[in-house]
Amino acid sequence: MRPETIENYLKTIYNLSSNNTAVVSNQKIADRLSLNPATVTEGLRKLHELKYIVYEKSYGSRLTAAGSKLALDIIRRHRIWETYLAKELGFGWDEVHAIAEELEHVNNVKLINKLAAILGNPIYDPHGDPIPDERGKIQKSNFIKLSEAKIKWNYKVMGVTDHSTTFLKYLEKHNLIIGAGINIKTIEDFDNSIVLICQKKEVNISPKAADCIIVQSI
Amino acid sequence: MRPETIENYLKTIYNLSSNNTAVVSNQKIADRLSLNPATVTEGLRKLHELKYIVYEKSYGSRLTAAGSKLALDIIRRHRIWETYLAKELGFGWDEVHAIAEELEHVNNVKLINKLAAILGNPIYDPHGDPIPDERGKIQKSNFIKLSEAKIKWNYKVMGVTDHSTTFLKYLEKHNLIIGAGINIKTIEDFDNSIVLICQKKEVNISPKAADCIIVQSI
DNA sequence: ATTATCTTTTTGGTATGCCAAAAATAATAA
DNA sequence: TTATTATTTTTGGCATACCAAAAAGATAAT
Repeated sequence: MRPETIENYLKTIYNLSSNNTAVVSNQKIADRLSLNPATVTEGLRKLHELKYIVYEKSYGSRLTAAGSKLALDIIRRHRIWETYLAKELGFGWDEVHAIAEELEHVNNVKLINKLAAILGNPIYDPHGDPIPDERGKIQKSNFIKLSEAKIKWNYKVMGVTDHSTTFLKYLEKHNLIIGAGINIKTIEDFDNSIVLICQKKEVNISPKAADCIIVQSI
Repeated sequence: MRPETIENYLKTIYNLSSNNTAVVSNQKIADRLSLNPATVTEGLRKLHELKYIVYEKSYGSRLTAAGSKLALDIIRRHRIWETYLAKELGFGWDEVHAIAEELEHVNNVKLINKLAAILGNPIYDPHGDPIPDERGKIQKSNFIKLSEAKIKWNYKVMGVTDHSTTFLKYLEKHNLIIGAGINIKTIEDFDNSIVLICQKKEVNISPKAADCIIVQSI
């Protein structure tokens, strides 16, 4: 298998298994990678042979230690590049993902560590996602989804779980940028939509959007 | 054809045809890309169909206008990255080529132009090779090979035509870095080796090495 | 001019990564 | 439980990028 193919599978499996605990279904992988299910079955069989995943037929896949290590490495590269593009090269929050998607496959430890050093070895990327260190360690955090936030409490926007351009543009429009402080005003009984105060403006967030926004209690 | 494959062929043809004037033989392409001659024949046929080259059987290839444009674009990306790696990220002159070889395939105009802008839109890279601008224009120069230099004259080291690590390390050892001023002391009648003064030290350069060093009269 | 050599092309074959459609296997609902 | 639906797997096929060995074509040497 080509390194790029391996990397795309492992990264996807890691991201879909949330913290590498759950087993991932073939269909979700196929959807995420825009591949035919038949292709995914084949790919997973090969990754199993390469001992990057444990793949049980008609059940699902999970990463082995080796697969996890590789997945965390590619995620590190991706998030370092995103951060570098945004902070050092002036790219917008909504632009960096697509470019990082290509740059992440350039595998040069010295390069990534150099970029990380310039950035001050950050632990979170511009989307609020944690950046694994060189050994694959991830900073554990007490982040929750905005949809789980409590009324009257104060939070800080820490990240998103949907990286689509439309969503990121939507957030920017409402000033919900990373680091922004927010206060939960009300939660509608009717549809669970959230009314919050952000930079002195009242913003109404749908439950669907709130489910994609990561916040931290402050 | 995969974009990367196309790019590697066109870049190689451009580099081997020196200023895009000469016709390039299949064997030279095969050697440069470490490919079987059979593979090259096949590749060139496809590039001809795609109208990137004019390929005449058992004769050779040359780039079309479209091929030239693409070749210059990939060369621009390569040289901008080399310069950025060396000047902004602190990589050594001998390290940048290999990394740029991978980064060059990330095709994002905004990214390359941003890097170029940070570098002050340079016209030459750390190897002394000219960097095409966004439209593919290359700065023409009055550079000559060190092997063609005249006795007693003063020159400035502008680049190299051999990018191997061994050669670059050899140059660094003799302080023959880009921009260094040199004075030709003598040229040995016996073997044409050149004795020059560089940073107050006398250095002896073999004809083979002198043939790979580009200088400009000052 | 004829051999010898080198280069290019053709031929037949491999591995990878993909898909569509059919078959097998779960999962869910009635 | 049985039928329906959804998921997964198998099968057969295609395109790309490669190679080794044989055949054809060009170049050089005697």
